[in-house]
Amino acid sequence: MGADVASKPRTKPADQRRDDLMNAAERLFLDQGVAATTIEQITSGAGVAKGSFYLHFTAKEDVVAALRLRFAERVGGIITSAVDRIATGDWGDRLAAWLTACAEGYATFATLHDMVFRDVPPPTNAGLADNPLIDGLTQLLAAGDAAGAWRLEDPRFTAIFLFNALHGVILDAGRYGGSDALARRIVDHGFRLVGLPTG
Amino acid sequence: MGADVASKPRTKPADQRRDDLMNAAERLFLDQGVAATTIEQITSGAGVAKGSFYLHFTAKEDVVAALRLRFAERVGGIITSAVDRIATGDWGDRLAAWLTACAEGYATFATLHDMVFRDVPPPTNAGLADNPLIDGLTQLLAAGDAAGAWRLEDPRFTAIFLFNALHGVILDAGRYGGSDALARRIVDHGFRLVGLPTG
Amino acid sequence: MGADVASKPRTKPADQRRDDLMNAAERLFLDQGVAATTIEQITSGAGVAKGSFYLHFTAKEDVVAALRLRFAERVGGIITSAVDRIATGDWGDRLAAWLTACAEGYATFATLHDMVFRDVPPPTNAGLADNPLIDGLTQLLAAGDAAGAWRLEDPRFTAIFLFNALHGVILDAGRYGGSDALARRIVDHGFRLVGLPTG
Amino acid sequence: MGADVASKPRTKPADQRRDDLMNAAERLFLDQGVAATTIEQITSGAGVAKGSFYLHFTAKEDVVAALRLRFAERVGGIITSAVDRIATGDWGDRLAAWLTACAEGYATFATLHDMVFRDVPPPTNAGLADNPLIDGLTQLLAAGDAAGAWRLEDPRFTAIFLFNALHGVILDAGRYGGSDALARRIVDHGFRLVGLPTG
DNA sequence: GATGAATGAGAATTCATTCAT
DNA sequence: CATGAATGAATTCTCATTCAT
Repeated sequence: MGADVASKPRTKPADQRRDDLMNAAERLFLDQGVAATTIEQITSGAGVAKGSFYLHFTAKEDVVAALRLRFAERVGGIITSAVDRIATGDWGDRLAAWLTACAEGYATFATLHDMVFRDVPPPTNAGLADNPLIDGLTQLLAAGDAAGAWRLEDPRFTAIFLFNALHGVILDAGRYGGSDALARRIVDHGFRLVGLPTG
Repeated sequence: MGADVASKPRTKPADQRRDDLMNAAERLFLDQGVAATTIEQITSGAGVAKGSFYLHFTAKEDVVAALRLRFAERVGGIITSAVDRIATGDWGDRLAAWLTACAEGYATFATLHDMVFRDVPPPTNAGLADNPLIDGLTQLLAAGDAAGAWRLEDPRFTAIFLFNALHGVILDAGRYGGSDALARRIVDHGFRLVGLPTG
Repeated sequence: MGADVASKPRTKPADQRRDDLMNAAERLFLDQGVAATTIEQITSGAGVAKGSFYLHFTAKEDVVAALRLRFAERVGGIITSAVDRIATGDWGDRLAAWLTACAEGYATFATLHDMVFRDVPPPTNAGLADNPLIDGLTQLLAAGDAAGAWRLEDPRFTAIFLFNALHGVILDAGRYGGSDALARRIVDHGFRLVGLPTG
Repeated sequence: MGADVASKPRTKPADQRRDDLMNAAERLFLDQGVAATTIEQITSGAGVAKGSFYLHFTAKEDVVAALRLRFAERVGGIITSAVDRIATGDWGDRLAAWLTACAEGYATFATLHDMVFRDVPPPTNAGLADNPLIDGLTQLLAAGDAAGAWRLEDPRFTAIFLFNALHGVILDAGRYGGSDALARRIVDHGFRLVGLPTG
């Protein structure tokens, strides 16, 4: 029929539909775990028909992967902009900024991260080591090492070490006052690790 | 009838059957993940009939829990005996022993641990914080603090931090020469964290 | 595409699918009993896939309940329209009409009734007393009593008595010539019970 | 070992074991229905091992049949002795005695009866017509008819009619004061049916 | 006789995926 | 693009029955 006036469009832009689905999936994964979430729950959570799922993803795994990517981009963005705000030479401040921003980003997305990075079937044994965030931290540590701000035998080892520690304490958070207190402790432990004087 | 030596008994002691099932499950979980493993695979792996599974476990979850427990007992045993070998006052040595033994224990069981501690449905958000091993490490750190061997604001926080770091680098291992090198690095980072002089 | 007359639609109206399933279930229940009938038999009898069963019912019990309801509606309809055809004052005729129509309705559906009303698990001990048909009969008997057509101490007792008697002889039918003869005997016994002169 | 003194005998007389099993089965059937009762529940209820069930019965059906028989014997006995107490010529009293005794017997065993007579798989469509009790009632009615105490076109029809009515109101009992009141009503309706003057 | 571990066929139910409309 | 009825493979779990001890 004509210009069907007051009805919201059946056909949303594909990107938005995809986002709706990812958001619904994210929420459900957090509540019930990946395995326990059905496609139908995702589609009905996104307000679309079951079949429409397959217009945007090929399988559940596919959403998980998309969520993983989106997560890394979000937290990565937060970290990058935080670190870039610090003058290039201030290695301690840069490290502190990295850790604080990462803690912040994780505080928001940590459980999701945990979910989509580990809950997926044949878990790639790599734990939390294959991770763009770790690459960033490794670079920072290596650069600081090169600049003489600290001395590390193997920056990547320390990055993995530190990142996993960070991840663990964040998941355990809640017990600690505010996220400020948490960030302070993380920075403190990070500084000890690289041998900077703590506050 | 006679001694009938060569016929394996249909009826094994319950404990042994249970172990057979757990071993089969462990192997399969490692290969395929928990979710992808079926009861039938477990029973046929253990050489028993499908129904026999339910004589020993109520559901797949149940095996996972049993595996978790067994893992904690095994690694816990290794750590305890290693630490107990050190004279009481040598806090640095005790910490080093703890970390080394834990790394060793994990090197043996790490992937399994990862599997059974995380792959299970509604993961309780607690990450690697609710863990008898962490309790042990917390006690050690607190005792060393009380004895003046180091000074820690919150031994539990440091324990979680350190434990997760350890766990992460172990999962990433392989990249590092021997497990000796790995253990040395872990001890080194652990000492930095508590403020002991590193080698 | 064209009119495509000869291709039966994959997608039938839900009501019709439900009916197909109920009909298949009814037939199978009659042949084998409720317990011995599997969902798969029902679906293949209805020409649908196993999973489709659960699109319309939640479990076998559910079909039984639906069948029960359908039965009551069918027989109830037959009785009501038969009784309503009789002038209000003719109590004997009304009772005769009720009994005859009920016998007729039962003759058609009796075994099914027996099946779905009793074969179901924890049978609520109530036997054939909790039954909309009995309620109708009770009302008729009470109304006739009030009008002085007969005198009954407790119309509900008599209704249960009469209904169960009716049910029993109908299930035993076959031995008696036509259903006419059966109906005549039932009416005769019914009249004796309420004290009306018999044929 | 020796004459193991204080332990109750492992080996009971077969009859008693059989009875134990039947009693346990009866109780469970009443509580949960025949289908929902497992062999294991029966054996553990009887205090014997699962395998021992098959020393006394060949299958669940077998217990049901045994229970059926036992029921008929018990109620039949009650009825026979009650009726035999009445002088041969008192047809009304004999009928009253039959109905009263049957009501009594049923009051004790009715639900069980309902269970074991109907809950069994391929239900023999015959409802409550193939039943030794009905045979007895038929004989009584026929004898009274022959003796001129009442006039019945088809004593068996009336027997089935009356028996089912009886069965139905007994299952519905509870609503009626004592079993005396129930028996009185049943006798009253029975007398009306055969044309005897009621109290 | 008695036991109870072991069996394995069988049933119910779920859910990812397809496809005609 | 969107829909959702239909599919059917796959999985879990139950339980009657057997049999070596």
